[in-house]
Amino acid sequence: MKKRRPEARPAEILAAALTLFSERGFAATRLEDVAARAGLSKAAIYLYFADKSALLAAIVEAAVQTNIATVRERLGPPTGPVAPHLRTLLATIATILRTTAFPDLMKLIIAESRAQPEIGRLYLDRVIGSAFPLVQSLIARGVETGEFRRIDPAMTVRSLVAPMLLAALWRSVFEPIGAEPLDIDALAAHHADLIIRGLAP
Amino acid sequence: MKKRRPEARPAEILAAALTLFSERGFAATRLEDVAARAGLSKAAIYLYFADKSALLAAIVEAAVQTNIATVRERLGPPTGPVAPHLRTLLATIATILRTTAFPDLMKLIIAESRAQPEIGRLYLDRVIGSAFPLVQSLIARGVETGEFRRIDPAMTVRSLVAPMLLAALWRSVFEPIGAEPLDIDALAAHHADLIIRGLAP
DNA sequence: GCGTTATTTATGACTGGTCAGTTAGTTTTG
DNA sequence: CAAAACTAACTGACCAGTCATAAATAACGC
Repeated sequence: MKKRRPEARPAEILAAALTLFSERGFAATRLEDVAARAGLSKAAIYLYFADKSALLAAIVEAAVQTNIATVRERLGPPTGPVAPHLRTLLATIATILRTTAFPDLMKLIIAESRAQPEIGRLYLDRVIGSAFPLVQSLIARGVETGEFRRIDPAMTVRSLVAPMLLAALWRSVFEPIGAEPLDIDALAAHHADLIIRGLAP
Repeated sequence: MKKRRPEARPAEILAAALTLFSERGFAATRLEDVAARAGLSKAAIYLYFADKSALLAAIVEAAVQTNIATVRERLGPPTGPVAPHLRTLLATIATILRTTAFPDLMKLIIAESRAQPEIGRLYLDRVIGSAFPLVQSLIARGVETGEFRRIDPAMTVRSLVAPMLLAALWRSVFEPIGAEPLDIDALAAHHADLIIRGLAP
């Protein structure tokens, strides 16, 4: 029954921590509860992680890595017209926001970035520093080929992805306190449409 | 020299609290430090506010009220073509985000909405519940007069304002940990342009 | 004006509860 | 039996909120 699987411990602890941090916030979550949920004692956590912050850092690290990989994979090689790529990008992000705990994680990052600057910097490096340039170069190619008018690609990236940030926070901040749900897929499709038309020469 | 001004106390305490909450987060701020910054003892705060949460609620209440008034005033009566109104809206929000502590406040609301649901609900009621419909009806009028194509006004509000949310969080979350500054006014202008072209029939 | 009392504004010291992180010792596994 | 995995119990620091008491100001009587 009770299989020992010590090498699975870190992942189990991380899963328990993500759930509780999301539900109650980082500061308000007791390590003892994380341990209980993972089927361990609090002291055991310290065999695998240096301290409470390391737990959060590991969660963010894992989630960011996984989801950037998903987006990269779904986007595929950047060939042909740019517009369909932009639609796919938003649709993929929308799916992630709808089906994973990523919105809660974003809320955590926003809330804790001052107290735990490494967490914020990790997101800054991986998401902003790696994904933004990728999209930016896509848009720049659209400008070069004449598919789009001559706009600033850097600003356009922000115009393009911002509603997905709004959607994430809607889900993690406002829905839990009683706001009516937002149709994230519809917003993604609507916004992609709007932007692509706005970019036409 | 030392003028007594007991009726100014609440405002002084609020100002001190906003500064410290913004800098270090709500949970991590000691009421004793708020008191010291306001030139009082901790116990004195309890003469004016019921508890720590009431402090946060009062800050949010005041900031939301002031800034919604600013936007309403700068927008003026909704007459003539809609497009200029949308440009003014984004430009006004951009100015607020650039010149006030509102971005820090938004970060606080996001961080504390689970622990202090009243705070989140206040923002939901006042900003989402009051400002969103206002903009939505503006866009709806544009659709009716034929100035815009037939899109969903509710979704378009979100497409329109989302980059201002991104800008606020850029300022309050990422700039403090070393991200390069974002030109919020430029983003507002760029985005207004993009959306208005995207809305053209 | 001027002393006396009432009221408002303020504080220092304390309490009770919380919880991250540690340690000394126990159980499990190979 | 040795090493690895684990835990109960403890410690030390922190801090929101309270309370008994003091200072400042206002109110009043004369």
